[in-house]
Amino acid sequence: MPRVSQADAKRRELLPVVAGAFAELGYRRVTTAELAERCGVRENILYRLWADKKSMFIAAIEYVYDLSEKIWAELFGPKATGSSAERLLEYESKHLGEFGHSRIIFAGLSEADDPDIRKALARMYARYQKFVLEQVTAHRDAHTPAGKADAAMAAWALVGLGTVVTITKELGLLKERDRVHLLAEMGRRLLD
Amino acid sequence: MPRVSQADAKRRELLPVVAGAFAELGYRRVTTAELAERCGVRENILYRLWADKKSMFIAAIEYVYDLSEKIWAELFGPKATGSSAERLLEYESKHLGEFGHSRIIFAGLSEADDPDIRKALARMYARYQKFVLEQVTAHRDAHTPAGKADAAMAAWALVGLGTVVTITKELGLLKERDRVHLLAEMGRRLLD
DNA sequence: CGATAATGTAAGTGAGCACTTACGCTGAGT
DNA sequence: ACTCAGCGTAAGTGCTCACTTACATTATCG
Repeated sequence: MPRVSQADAKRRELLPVVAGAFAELGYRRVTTAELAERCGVRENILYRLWADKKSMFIAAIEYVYDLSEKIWAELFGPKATGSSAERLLEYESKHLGEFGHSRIIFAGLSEADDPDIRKALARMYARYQKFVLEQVTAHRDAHTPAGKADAAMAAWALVGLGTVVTITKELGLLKERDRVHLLAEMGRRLLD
Repeated sequence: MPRVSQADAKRRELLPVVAGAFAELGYRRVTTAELAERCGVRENILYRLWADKKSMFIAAIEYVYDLSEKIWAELFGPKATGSSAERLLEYESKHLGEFGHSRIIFAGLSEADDPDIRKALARMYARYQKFVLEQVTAHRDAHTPAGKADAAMAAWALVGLGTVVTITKELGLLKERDRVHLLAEMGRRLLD
């Protein structure tokens, strides 16, 4: 048996670059040639790692979400000041959009009639809301308990708040200061 | 002088069809051939009405926003029950996304590094927030007055709420019932 | 009528792009 | 040292798409 495959390692190595390209440019604007160049390999190498461009995009979606979740997980580790939800708000107000999380959603949404992309996108968005929901309920148990349904609604509204803040950033509609303020003030109102 | 140009009339006639295509499919997925077919004309006719595909898209953005605004204007006409903001919430909870308003934003956002498209998009989004803001302040003057800055923040948060509801609809993440509930409940919380 | 510009039809054109093929090199197992 | 799969390079291939060109027809004015 000659040589063992390094495909998995290579995939892990290139995925951040691929995800970066999609988050930056969107699906259609990213060409496979562009991907190959950014990765420093030829196109057919990408095609040995993934079946087609769509698979690369879906892998990127998952990668981006895993990454944000990992970062969040650190935030809610052992050392805690204030409730988790409060820290999430504070963190997001500072770093929103940095990892292309929302950007890749918009890219996907305009391809939303492709069933595979839809599925990947929906899974990611639902996971996002679920994560926020956990923080909301944790926060409320500690402070002001409320209905379960209401917590879920609040979580969705918070996701929406994050989304609009990202859009205003993307389009240059609000200053950094105002964005932070918006997320903090309205976030608190929704949280309680 | 032979024959007077009908170009303006033709533009007005075709714009709804063009906008519909973009709202449905996004920018990249719409081909000029597709546009021509939907409009029942040849491609070069479209090119006599607009300089290029980008101009068609920008015209569509403006058209879609004008349309929603017109519909809203009717809502806030002479006959009034409850505050305008309350009616806006109720209306949006039922008809959200129907006119492709949000869909076209997502399409544009993934093309957001084209400066012309950015500008058109930013103008539209800012107008949207301004409109919501007017409703919020009108509502608050009548009920519970609050700071100006806070009203602006609340307006942005409401825009975000609308956006997340559209996304959940687009991705099939919430049932109709829940979406209406989300918009109504959280909308009210942000409004006051 | 006859000149002229608007309107329409039909057939390109050339560039970009997703994806493929052909082939040479490398290095672990026997 | 020979084999054979993994890995890499280079050059296509065929298709789609934004945009154009050439030319026929029509309507309005003097």
